[in-house]
Amino acid sequence: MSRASDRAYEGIRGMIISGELPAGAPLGEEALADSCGVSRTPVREALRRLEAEMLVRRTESQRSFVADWSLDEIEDVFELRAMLEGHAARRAAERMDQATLGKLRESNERIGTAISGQEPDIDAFLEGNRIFHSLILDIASSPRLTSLLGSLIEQPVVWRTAHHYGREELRRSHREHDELLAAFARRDGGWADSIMTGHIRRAFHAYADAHRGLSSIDRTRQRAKA
Amino acid sequence: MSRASDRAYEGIRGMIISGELPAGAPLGEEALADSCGVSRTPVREALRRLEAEMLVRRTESQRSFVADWSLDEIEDVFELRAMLEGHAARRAAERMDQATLGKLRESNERIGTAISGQEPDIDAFLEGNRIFHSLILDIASSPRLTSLLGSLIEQPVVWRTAHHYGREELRRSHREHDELLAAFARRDGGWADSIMTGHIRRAFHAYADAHRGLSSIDRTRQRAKA
DNA sequence: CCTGTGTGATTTGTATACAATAGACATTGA
DNA sequence: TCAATGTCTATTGTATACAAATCACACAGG
Repeated sequence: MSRASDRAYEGIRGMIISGELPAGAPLGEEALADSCGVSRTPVREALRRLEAEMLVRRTESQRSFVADWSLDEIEDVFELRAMLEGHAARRAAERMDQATLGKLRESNERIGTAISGQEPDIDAFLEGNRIFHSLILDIASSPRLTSLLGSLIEQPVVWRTAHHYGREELRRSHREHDELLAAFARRDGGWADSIMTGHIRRAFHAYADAHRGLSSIDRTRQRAKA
Repeated sequence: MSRASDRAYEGIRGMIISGELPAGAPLGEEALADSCGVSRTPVREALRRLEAEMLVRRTESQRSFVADWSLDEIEDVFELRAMLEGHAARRAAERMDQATLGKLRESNERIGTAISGQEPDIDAFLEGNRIFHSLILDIASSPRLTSLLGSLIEQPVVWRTAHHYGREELRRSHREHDELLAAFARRDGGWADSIMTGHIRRAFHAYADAHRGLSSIDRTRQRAKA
């Protein structure tokens, strides 16, 4: 974390995820270097990493831009996530132990608390979700799978729209986690796979619905910036 | 191809795949720069790309080495490939057209020719295989899936041991491709998925068997280099 | 004999200068 | 007016110098 290339990576990534740099924004190396307080060399390295994670795109003439995702591409990502996380859940169920099961239960209880109040705490919900899924990934014990999913999860566009989830979606997500826990407790890999796959696919449709409602706003906003 | 960073990438990658740089060999930036005729800057970029493809590993102190794979890790990779290529085959079947089907048939005929002679032409077999699978990936029309598989296929260790495949494995691979063609012709995604998944899983066991037979030789060879 | 420590050599991280290349824009000619 | 072309600017690619970190090994102390 102390290295300049990490600062550049965190900085640029943060600006993309927060929306400070909107989709399609040009990413000049010099400008980024200034804004991160480092030289171009670590910025270049950060850009390559972000490109590998598909948060950044490069034209054939090597200019970098904030990646801009079509709904088709996003569906594509969710489809793959559904498959891979389903697989992770299957492996996790087969390898489940009491300690991890306890931590998963605890994590989902925190999610329950976060969404039970009058005004749901979305950030706490997202953080709990992150922990829940990463516990599963850990016990699935497949570094390669972890690495593949790493390039698919944490889509900024998804993160941002999670704030538009309704109470219903949040509650349903929490219930699906509970069902997953039941499958884990019984070490039933096939069951866990099915629930997780459905969980992710449902998340896509929740996203798509929210996005369609937002799309006209987004387009206006983008025109205003251009 | 004309850029120095590409020369460095191709050069280092070639040395790893050919075995000139064996698994575990240290990859000093200066030495690589000299051997590729470029400066350290493009070498660094090439190393990061190769690290993302998991052909190169870095210690926590940032020193790079040629990745060395345990059998468990290789099984892990094959398991994921089986799932992802199965998925690709399913999508390909659903989107199949006559032109692609023709190219796939032609490609598998070339594979048949390559292995029908007295002495099978392994390089032609591998090249035909590569084309066959990449045609499927193309028509599957999922850039993200292509990118995920890109980081799993082309394991040097697999490439090298393909030369130890027996006539039986080569013939069986050819037949399985034919069955895949039948599934494609009928646009039966589920069937295509099953065949492809089995095809890859079988390939793993062929590899594992060959590897176990070879392991003592490999270890001797590695000791000789050290 | 083993362990811990310090020093020198090696290696990587970063900044910067310069070269090459792509993009923008204006000028010129039809 | 439109198109082609040349120049000028902005951006990326590469090399290199220097700083920081790490490793290897010798040496002292227990």
